[in-house]
Amino acid sequence: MNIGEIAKRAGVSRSTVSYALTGKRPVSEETKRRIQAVIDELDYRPNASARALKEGRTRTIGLVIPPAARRLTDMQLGFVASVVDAAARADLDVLLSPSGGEHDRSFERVVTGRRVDGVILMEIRLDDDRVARLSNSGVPFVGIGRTRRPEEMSWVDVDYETLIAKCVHHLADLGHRHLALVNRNAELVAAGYGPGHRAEAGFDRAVAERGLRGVRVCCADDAQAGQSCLRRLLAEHPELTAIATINEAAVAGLYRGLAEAGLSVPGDFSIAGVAARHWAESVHPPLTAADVPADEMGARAVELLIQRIADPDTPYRRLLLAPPVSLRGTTGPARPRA
Amino acid sequence: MNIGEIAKRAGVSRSTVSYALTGKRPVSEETKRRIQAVIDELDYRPNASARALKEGRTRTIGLVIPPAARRLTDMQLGFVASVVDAAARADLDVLLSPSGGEHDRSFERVVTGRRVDGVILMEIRLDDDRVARLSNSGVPFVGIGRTRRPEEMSWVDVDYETLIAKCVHHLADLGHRHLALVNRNAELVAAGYGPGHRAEAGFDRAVAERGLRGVRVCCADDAQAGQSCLRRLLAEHPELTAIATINEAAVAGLYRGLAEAGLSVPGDFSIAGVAARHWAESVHPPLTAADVPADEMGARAVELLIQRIADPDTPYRRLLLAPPVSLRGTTGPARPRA
DNA sequence: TCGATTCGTCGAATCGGTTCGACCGCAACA
DNA sequence: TGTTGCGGTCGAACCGATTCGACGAATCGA
Repeated sequence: MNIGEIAKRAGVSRSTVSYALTGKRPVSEETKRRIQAVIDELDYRPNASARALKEGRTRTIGLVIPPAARRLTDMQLGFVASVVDAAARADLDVLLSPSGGEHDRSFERVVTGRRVDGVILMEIRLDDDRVARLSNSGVPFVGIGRTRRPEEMSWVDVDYETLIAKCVHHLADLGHRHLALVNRNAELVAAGYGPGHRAEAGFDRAVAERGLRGVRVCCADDAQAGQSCLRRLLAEHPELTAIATINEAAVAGLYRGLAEAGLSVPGDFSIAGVAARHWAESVHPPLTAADVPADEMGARAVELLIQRIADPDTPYRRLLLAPPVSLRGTTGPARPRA
Repeated sequence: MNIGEIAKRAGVSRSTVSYALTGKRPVSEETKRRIQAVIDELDYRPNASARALKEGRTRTIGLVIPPAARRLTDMQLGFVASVVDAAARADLDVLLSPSGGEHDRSFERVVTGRRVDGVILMEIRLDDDRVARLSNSGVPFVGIGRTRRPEEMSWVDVDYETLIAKCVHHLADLGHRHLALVNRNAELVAAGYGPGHRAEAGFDRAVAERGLRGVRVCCADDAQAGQSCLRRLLAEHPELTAIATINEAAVAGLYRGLAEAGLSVPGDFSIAGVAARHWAESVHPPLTAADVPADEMGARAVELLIQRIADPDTPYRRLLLAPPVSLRGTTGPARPRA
């Protein structure tokens, strides 16, 4: 059942059916009624590929997520959910591409061949081939995250550098002198994952400004790794009294490790982090953290993308978020250990 | 840059370019070389819409997930990840549709208009309009979950009824006489969510068989709800000594509530559940649970779907999983309370 | 040496929509 | 009364691929 069949049964031409459907030219009420009757009877829906071919757009956006093997963090899940949601509200479909490197077939498929009108790119590295690939293939795109050259694209990002610095200052204000930064997993950071590097920069800067002693470690993104990471930290740095972290997934393990060591939070030890707001609230104990509005960020990214699709020549737009640190009780005055 | 442009520059006809690309007819080495050179130079990729239009298939599958507003459970995240992963391996793209009811625009868009070659449907209710919608629109589909009439479609599902019964028997073997079932959120169950109802059935059956006292409650899918749910249970049923649950997201709250009440696990109170394997292992303490291989299930669903797409007339295939209960230390001998 | 195959290529039809130009009839207007 | 404009409709071109039938040249077997 194609448009020709509908036209035949309604006794009109194919173009008239098309105009009746799109409303791009006037069609008499009577004719519309007849056409609609046939459409309802046959449960006709225009073929999306044919329409996309002629119109030159697919009403679909691509969402490039981390490879499926890696578990999404809660924050990333928030991004995905809000992107999907915002896209649905704008009557756009979302095509998923789980991809890390550039030579990923899925990425190539989605980006090339006009499969999508635009792309949202997650988990961007400081130097990310995919950005160049998108740039010179001319596909409109928006990053959730940014590269080393943030002026060359549109993006929405969290200001990890500032936020981790804020956490450090907050802890310093409470009297902590020996802090650790618990980063995301080592491979990711080694690959040039932006938030990882920016968090380190912010940590180093704040530690230097306040004349503190700071140690930085990477930690796999799960609770067990968090627990063993904490064990190691306590063993190797007995003077530590606080942790700043961007690794949501490890926090439960950090808590566990502290409990195991007989240290109470925040009595004996403090933790502050950067995390998705609703997650920081729901974990136990609720984490003192810079609350990233993950749910809004995806929607913002979709907005920016829609704009770029509509007019690819507008200047790039950027949105750098640095939400305040919400005190939830995992940080307190320093109490020397050992 | 379309196939005509390539043909012109390579000095051949459009059909020859097509044959060179698809290999469906022989093309001389020399010609192939020339064509490839032009393609590389212009970075040409065939237009996916045009190909889809002509071929009658899109090389894309639809994945219908719960509405974005609702947070995915860990198990569901496992389904999604493995579907996406398996699809990528089969060179299929995944189009996401966050939808609950039938009259969802996103669902309609994805299902109709030949946007996808097939659909994987998640979070199926016992009576689910979407199944009928898919059936009589002729789109091949596979459920992760099943309706009241499981013989009318292909699916992969977890045998919640049997598994919860196993949990109850396990607890009964340990001497527990008063048990509670902690179900998923009430709206979902009220809407006819299959696992919720099947878990109740299995619970009732096993409780009856063993002559136990059982109480069933629904609980929102988050830790806080789990905690308050547990408070209520302890208050209203002081004789309770064990819980069986299918609500992963509430478990952390159950743990918290027990700790709050001064009850140790498994010394004073036992918990057993049905949960994604890797989650049950990573939570603390690791949960004694029937280990659902979420990561495999998505891949299986994709396999079944690919088969149905290739040959829509094959008989339906079903896969009902009832993994054994792994003992991880949250269940122990009953010790009477109060 | 002739007919049958096979190889390599081309032109044209096709998939199912959208859109442009043209046309007819009728009302409004000068 | 002739002109203009607009509502409503049609036919044809077009988007960019795939695929079928045909055809010339080379190869092969009889």
